[in-house]
Formats: sequence, structure tokens, C-alpha cells
Amino acid sequence: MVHFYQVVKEEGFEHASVAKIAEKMGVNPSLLIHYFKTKEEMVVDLVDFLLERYEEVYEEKFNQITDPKERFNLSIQFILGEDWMQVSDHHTVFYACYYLASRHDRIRDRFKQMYGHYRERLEREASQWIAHGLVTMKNPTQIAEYLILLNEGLTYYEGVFQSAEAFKNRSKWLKEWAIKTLTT
Amino acid sequence: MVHFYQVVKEEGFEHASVAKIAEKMGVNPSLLIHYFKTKEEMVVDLVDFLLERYEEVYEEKFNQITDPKERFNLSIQFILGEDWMQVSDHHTVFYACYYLASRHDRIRDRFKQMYGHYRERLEREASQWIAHGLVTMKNPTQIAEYLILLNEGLTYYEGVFQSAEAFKNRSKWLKEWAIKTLTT
Amino acid sequence: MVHFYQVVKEEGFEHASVAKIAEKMGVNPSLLIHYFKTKEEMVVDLVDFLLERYEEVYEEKFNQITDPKERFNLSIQFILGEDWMQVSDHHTVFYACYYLASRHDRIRDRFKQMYGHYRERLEREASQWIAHGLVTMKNPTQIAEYLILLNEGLTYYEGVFQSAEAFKNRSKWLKEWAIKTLTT
Amino acid sequence: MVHFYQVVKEEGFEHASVAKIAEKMGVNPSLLIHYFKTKEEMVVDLVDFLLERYEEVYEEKFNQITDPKERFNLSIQFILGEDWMQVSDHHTVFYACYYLASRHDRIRDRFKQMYGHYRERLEREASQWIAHGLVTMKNPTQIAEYLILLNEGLTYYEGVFQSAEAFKNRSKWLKEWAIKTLTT
DNA sequence: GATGAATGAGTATTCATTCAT
DNA sequence: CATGAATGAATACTCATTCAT
Repeated sequence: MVHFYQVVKEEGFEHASVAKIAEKMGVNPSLLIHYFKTKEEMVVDLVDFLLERYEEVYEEKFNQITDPKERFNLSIQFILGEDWMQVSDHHTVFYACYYLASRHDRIRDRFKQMYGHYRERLEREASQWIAHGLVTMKNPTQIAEYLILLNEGLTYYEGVFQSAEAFKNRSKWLKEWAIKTLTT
Repeated sequence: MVHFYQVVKEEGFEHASVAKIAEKMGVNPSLLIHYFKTKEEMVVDLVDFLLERYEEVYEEKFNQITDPKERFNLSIQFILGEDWMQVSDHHTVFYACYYLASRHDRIRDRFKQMYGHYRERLEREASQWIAHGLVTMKNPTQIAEYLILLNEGLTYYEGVFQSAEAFKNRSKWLKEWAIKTLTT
Repeated sequence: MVHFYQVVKEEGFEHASVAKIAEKMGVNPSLLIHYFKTKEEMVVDLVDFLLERYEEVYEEKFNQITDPKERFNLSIQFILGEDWMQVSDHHTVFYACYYLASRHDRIRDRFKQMYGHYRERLEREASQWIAHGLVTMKNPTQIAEYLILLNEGLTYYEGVFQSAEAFKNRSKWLKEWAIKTLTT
Repeated sequence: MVHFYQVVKEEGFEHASVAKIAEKMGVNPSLLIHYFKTKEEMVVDLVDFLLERYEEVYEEKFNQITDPKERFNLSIQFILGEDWMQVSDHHTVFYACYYLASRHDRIRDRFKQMYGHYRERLEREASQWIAHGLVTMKNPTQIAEYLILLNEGLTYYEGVFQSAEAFKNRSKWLKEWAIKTLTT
């Protein structure tokens, strides 16, 4: 899968043929078909591979800290800061898969699942923030979705303009706005 | 172009071959190549076609109303409400093009341009809001980008879960949050 | 025709399409077809154009001098020397046409005609040489063909190795050999 | 390769498409591309195939006889006689390739190599002739090149007029002239 | 005298997949 | 467990040519 991912990244999804993936793996194209039966299956697995990495990343991030207040700040930092952007050098591959999701039910289900987990994760966080009086908003689901929305919007927008500097600046005030929105 | 658009919508970008587009148009494939020289040119034109429609839509929307206060509410309504979603039944086609932009400079330039205009449009609106004391945030650019971010995040998220009802609800509280953020 | 010639020279015979020739001429492709009826006709005309230029060149060369002895030396010089090679920067185009001649009767007839004239020309020269006792060989036809053969062999060989220096040297001793052959 | 050769011979180089070659072979066109990667590679291989056959022919011819004097006469016979012409029913294919060489470095290199070997072969022969006092000319390279030139000129000329009878006659006196040139 | 729309056959090449070994 | 031969459909694109204007 990592080879599939690499080919997509280097040559684009539309050029990621079975032959090229096999070549990168150093095996025979037939072998890939033998295991996956069909390319569609490979694509689904690629999506799984990609989304699992996302899940791993945020699980890992949220498990590092225990102090609630610190967690709140670090969550905002993680979701709207530059850390996430590093993860998102997957950008091209990710949006290729997102497009697929719009046409392909099985793939969209994977996305639903991943974002479902993501939201649950954030809901649990948000509940803690509420419990510790760190935020004034009272609905954990809304808090979670709000942050995801901002995150995706930010990533999307950066994908268009691709300016590290502008992103840095935008990230800065957006974090402030988000904190203000949640805490007042 | 509208035929290209339709084929992409119906069969997916990856299956939108010159032959199929020509068939939908009822002409010979070579005729398309004769006019566009290459398929790449057709794709760029498709992107232009798509983005121009977006530009038309928001230009039209923003030009309907003159009363500043009403404009503020209607802008929020337009950007974060269901109206936009109707425009966004282009979803699949749009994200196919967005993916292309990540790999194709000319196409990304088109996106930059469109979002540039969009932002300028919103900046001018925001300046009015500020001038009339409708919002407390003082930076029109940040206001504009904030709204675009929310809009894109919202659209993106809906693309995954595709639930009209959930969207409606989300749209409702998000508008409230946005207004609160901008006005307090 | 000169445009056809140029396109063949620049892009190769196989890429010299009606469209490209028309473009180089600044006219509409249909116009060319209108005049020539078919591309085959254009090719035949190209061959005519090319061979006529060859005829012009040797007619011109042989008409410059009147003194028989000088003519003998200058003929050898012209046929086996570097002058000819300048004419033969047509090399690519010429051999493209020669190949056509092997498959195309009308074109081969043109070649026959041109070489017929060439041989006759040389025969008349050779007759003069014989009459003035400049050569010992007595058959003008054989003399003419011998020189044409050497010329073509020399050109052909140079086409393979493409070395100006080696050609110069080869040209030098070949002229001596030819003179020796004809005069002893 | 032999199929490619046949198609070129029967239909002309310009019509020797991958599809036609595959058809003649009774296989699928994509199989050819699978093995050769590109048509250009096929063409290079065709040239190799053709030139190797030439090499084989003259190697074989020169290895038959051991007596030096006989070798001299037989070499002249081989190079300027009708034997060679039988080999040269490759005429069309050969000149198609020669034209290619004028535009294609890799192919021209093949030609250089073949003619290099050919010349070396003849140089070795010529050295023997010199050593045995069969010829008066003392430079083996010049002797070799002289014979190649005559051979190519003869072949070329015959390609234009295509008259077996005229060729026979021409071949006859040309051999006498060549022997005279080399031995006096 | 010239243009431009349109065609249809043909080009090399890519691709996922099958099957025998 | 893996290879390699083979296929057939699809791809963008080229080209000479026709025809109406």
C-alpha cells in the first residue's frame, strides 16, 4: 500500500497503474492482481491505509497530555496549527481519495468511519473541556464539528494558495478566533 | 463545456474521455481535438467553465440587496446556508477539479483567481459591515477568509456524510456561531 | 513546394503533413488539397521541385567554362569535390524521395528522367574529353556512369559517417584515382 | 523482426504499423509494445536485424576461399557483381532505414558500425592483396572505401533504373575498370 | 480564391486482467 | 508463491480529405 501511495503522490492518481505500483514494489503486476483480485480492491485498501494513518496521528497526539487545560490549548494547536499541515503533505493523495468517495460508496463509508472516529475523539475532548469549565459552548458534538470544519476549510484553502507564510499568519488568528468563539 | 461537465458528473472524471464527450455532443471526437488542440486544454476550459459559474453565482447574490444590515444576514445565509448547497450539487465535478489543481499549475492558477475574486468580494462586504458597525472584528481580509474557510469546511464535511438533515441542523448553529464570533 | 521541402527538412518526411505545410505557408490546409487534389500529387511535385534544382545546379556548373581541359578538371572537381556536398545538404530530403521512388512508379520516372539528363550531360562532356584526347577511355556513357556512381557512392558514404574532415580527405584521393582511371 | 521486415517490404515503411506487424505475426498489437516498449525500439531492432544480415553475408562470402589471388577476383565479383544484387532485393527496406539514419542518431550509429566492420573486413583483404603483390595501390583503407563507394553507387544507380540487363553490362565493365584502377 | 466545419480511418500506447506454468 | 505470455478494450491524437459557403 505504501508503494501505491508513493506512486499516486509522485505521478498522480490517474497514472498510478497496477504495472507502476508493481514495478515500485519489485514484483510482477500479476501478483498484485492475484492478491487483490481487482484494482478497485487496491484502491479501497489504499484509502484504508491513508485513513488509518490519520487515525493513528490524532490518537497519538491526544494521548500525550493529561492536564485538561493544556490539552485544550494543544488540541487547538494541533487542529489549526502547522503540525497538521505536516501531516497534510498527503494533500494530493488525500483529495484524490476524497474525490473517489464522492462516487464510490465503499470508499465514502471509509471516510464516514474515519471522520466518525475523529469526531468522537474530539467529542470526548470537548466533554472534558466543558467539565473543567474551559469552554462556554455546551454541546460537545458541535464543538467537535466546528473544529473539524475549520481544520478542513483551512487545509483546503491552503491547498489553493500554497503559501507557507500566509498559512502561518492565518493559522495564528484563526486559533485566536476559535478560542474566543468557544470560550465567550 | 457543459457536455464535458455532464459526462464528468455522470460517469466520473476518469471516464470522461474525449470520445464520450463528443458522443454526448453528437460530433466527431477529432472535431473536439481540432478546436481544443489537446485534452489538457479541454480540462482547463472545463475548470474555467465551472469556476466562472461560481463567480456568477456569488456576484449575483451579493448584488441583490442594498441595505447593509440585511446584506450581512443574507451573506451569512448565503455562505453557510442551504442556498450554497444547491450550487454545490456540482460537488463531484468540483472536487475532481480541485484534485487536478494540486497537480497542475495552470488549473491551480484558475482556482487562485476564483478564490481571489471571492475573497475580494467578501472583503468589500466586510468593509461595509465594519463601516456600519455591524461587526466587531476589524480586519476585512480575516473576516472574508474566515467565512470562506467555514463554507469550504462545511461543504467538505457534508460531502462525506451526505445527510440533508444533519446539514440543515449544522448549518443552523454554525450561522449562529459565526455571527457571534464576528459580532462580539 | 519550397515550404513542403522545408517542413520535410525540419521535421522529417513522415511528419510533413498537409496541415504543417499549410501552416508554414500561412494558408488553409483545404486550399492545398484544392489545388493538388491529393497529397500524393504534392509529393510528386516535391520530387519535381527537388530534382529540378539538381538539374539547374549541374547545368549551371557545366556552362561556366569553355576550355575543354579546364572543363575536365572542373567536372571532376564538381562531381567528386566539396561543391557537390554543399548542394547535398538536401541529403535528408533527397533520400526520403529516393526511398519513395523505390515504391512509386511516377516518382521513379522522375528520378530516371533526372539521372537520364545528368548522364546525357556528362556524356556530352565526356565526348569532348575524348575528342580532345584528355581521356583514354573511349565510351562516353561508361565514363558518365562511372562518375555518377562515384558521386552517389561518395555522397551515400558521407551520409553515414558525416565527417567533414574525412570527406575532404576521401574526396582528394578519389579525384586522383578517378583521373588516373580515366586517363591511363 | 522478420515480420516487420516483410511488412515494410510489402506495404512500405510508412504503412508498417504496429497493428499490421502484429497481424502478420498473429499476435495482439499490445504484445509487441509490451516487449519492445515503443515503436522506436522496434525500428532500431529492425535496423539491427537488417544490418546483421548484411554482416553475415559478407563474412560468409569472404571466409569461403583461401587462395589470395582467387580471393581478390572473388571479392571484386562479390562487391560489384550480381551476387550482391541478390542480397539487395532488400533495396526498399534498406533505403527506408538509410533515410531514418539521416534523422535518428541511434540508427545512424548502427550504420556506422556496420560500415565500419565492412571496411575493416575489406581492409584486411586489401592488406593481403598488397602483401601478395596483387594490387599496386598501397593504402588498404582507400582500397576498401573505393570498393564500398563503387558498390553503393552501383546499387543506388540500379535502384533508379531497375534494368537487370543494363546492370549486368555495367557490372561487367565496372569490374574491369576497378581491377585496372587497383592494379596499374 | 479561400475558409472552416466536419469526418472517419488510422496511429502508438496504456491498462487491467486472465491463464498456463 | 510467483512469473510471463497474451489479450482486448480504451486512450488521446494525427491525418488526408470532403463539403458547404
